Amino acid sequence: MADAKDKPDEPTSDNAVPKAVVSRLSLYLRELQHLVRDGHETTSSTQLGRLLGFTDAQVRKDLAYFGQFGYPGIGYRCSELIDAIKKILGTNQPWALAIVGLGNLGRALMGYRGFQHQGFRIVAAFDVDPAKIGKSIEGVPVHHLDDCSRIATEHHIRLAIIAVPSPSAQKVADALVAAGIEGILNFAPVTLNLPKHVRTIGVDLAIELEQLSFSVVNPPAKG
Amino acid sequence: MADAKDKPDEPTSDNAVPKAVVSRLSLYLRELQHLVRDGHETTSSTQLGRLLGFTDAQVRKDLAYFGQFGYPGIGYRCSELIDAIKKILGTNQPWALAIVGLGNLGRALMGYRGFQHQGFRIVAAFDVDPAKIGKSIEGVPVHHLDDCSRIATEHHIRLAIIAVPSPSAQKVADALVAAGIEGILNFAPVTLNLPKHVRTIGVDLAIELEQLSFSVVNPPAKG
DNA sequence: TAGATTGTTAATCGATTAACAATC
DNA sequence: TAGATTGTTAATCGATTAACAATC
Repeated sequence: MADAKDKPDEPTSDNAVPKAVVSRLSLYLRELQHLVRDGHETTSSTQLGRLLGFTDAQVRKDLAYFGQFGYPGIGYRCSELIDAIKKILGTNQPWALAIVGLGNLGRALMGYRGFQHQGFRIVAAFDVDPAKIGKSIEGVPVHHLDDCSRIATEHHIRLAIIAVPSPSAQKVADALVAAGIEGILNFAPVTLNLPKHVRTIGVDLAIELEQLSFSVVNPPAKG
Repeated sequence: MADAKDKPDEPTSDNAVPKAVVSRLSLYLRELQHLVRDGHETTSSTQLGRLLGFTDAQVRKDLAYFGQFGYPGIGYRCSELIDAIKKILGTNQPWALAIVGLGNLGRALMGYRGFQHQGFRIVAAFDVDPAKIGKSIEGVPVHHLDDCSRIATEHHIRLAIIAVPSPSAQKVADALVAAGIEGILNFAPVTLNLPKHVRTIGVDLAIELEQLSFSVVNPPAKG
């Protein structure tokens, strides 16, 4: 492996970062934002780990994948680390989002403040219901799905949320891919079939409850 | 079927099943339900794996944690495996659920059909807004959070969903714990501090988008 | 029988933790 | 200086994959 000395800031080429590490990065970011809000200037791997139930070693190891952000003897400056993690996650710049499907869940997501707060802005909504098209929801215009290619281009939309019923999800995904969308957050409880260059994350709310059910019925041996 | 030699049907004592295995179990269940819907009587580890992007070995290994469900040379009978997985997950019996927080997201979750379909029924809703208390949403009565102990006992509610703003989430969790709730699905973007005997799963919607952002900005080396 | 597929063991691979020199 | 804490290496632990005898 080539870049022995050079710590790569951005894991280019074959520098595979485990998915688990990236998901913890988001949790670190969230805690750091809370720490700043509570007036903390600095923190440490021990403190971050304790807040999240991880070991201090894991916190340091996770961050080490991306560079050196701390000060030996001191710890991490919260706001510095926040900026660094945002840069890694790609949320240092705002993202324009589309959402497809304006049922109960879709409309709730359009009003969700947490997206805006982390740099995600829904700028276009799509549906196929004539009663909804042309209207505005939460200040966002509703278009027919057929127009998604044009609108996505116009607004430089790269990410989309699917919140349609399962039977339509694959068709919608195909349309989004054709529109050049690069990442899909899918709330329909189906596995989407997508070209390799399109990223997807599925959120199945019933599955989350199933996992909770299991952990209640099968509590860990100790605890 | 009898649990062959001593294959534990339920991993009691220190028989720790990896969390990753359990989450794949839910995915197997979902695909199996689709296969049955599409008229398939049987399936195989190869087919299930292909549908989900896993190896066949992994599918068999995952199931082997819980017993023997297949037939050499044949595969798995879909409906049999569905029943087995439901039993493992604890969703062979219906669960009564409470939800706290009736903002946009909370109300959307109350109307979410996928819960019912997997055996989860929201039977009580809680809020602190006097304008909502006493009303009914989606046929479910809305109570003041202060009454959650009584209602939870009356309806044998063991699981709850938190869909309140972040600043209230910990207080709400404390109330639910006091009410004897055993598992919490938390949509507030905060880490809850809970006694060890209470299970929790956090769903942070902004974090899901952050993960998507990362994977779009840092696509895997090959793909 | 030949072909298919399981359950399981052994081998590989990857991720977490412990330990510690370097640093402030 | 003594105390705190990092980044990193080595050791441990756990999870995935490959291989194959057993089975239908």
